[in-house]
Amino acid sequence: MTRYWLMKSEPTSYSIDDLKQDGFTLWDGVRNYQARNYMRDEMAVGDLALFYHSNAFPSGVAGICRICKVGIPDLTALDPNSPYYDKRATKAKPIWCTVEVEYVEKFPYFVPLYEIRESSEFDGLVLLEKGSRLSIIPVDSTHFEGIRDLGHHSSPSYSEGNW
DNA sequence: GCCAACGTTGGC
DNA sequence: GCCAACGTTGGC
Repeated sequence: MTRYWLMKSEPTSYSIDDLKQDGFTLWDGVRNYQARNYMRDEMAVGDLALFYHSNAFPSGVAGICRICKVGIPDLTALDPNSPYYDKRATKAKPIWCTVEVEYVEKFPYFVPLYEIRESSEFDGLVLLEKGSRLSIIPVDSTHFEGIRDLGHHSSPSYSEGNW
């Protein structure tokens, strides 16, 4: 069964346009146990994820990617020169793991966070919970499809291709 | 840049 | 195991 996720990235470091250009990317650098556990224990190949731009102007969902490989050790934890270096990590026990995702689509219409907030359709979405900082978030299929619909249809302040 | 909310660390 | 201090996230 396909599951649905939301994955946050700061577009200044890696955006949906970067993923579109690369085709696929390793989602490494996650250093939160709950997010790691989702990736390690619950993500499966074929799962779909909303690609979320955080710390953006505005923040919101930019498109969709698909999980194409799971159970990958995050080797950036072993690299002293990496910002994601973790001195406790070893080759035998890298501690952190990651997944590979592939580009599916960039939405014709960017879906800003404030727009998601406005609709009662998205009540219960973990992203909207106060203080929710988790970078990997499970999303139910209804919410996933609702956001995808918004991304495919006109929204008040964003025109096609102009964001 | 501000600040609220959270997660992690480390002394005890 | 408690909890204060600290660092980070992320919206604004």
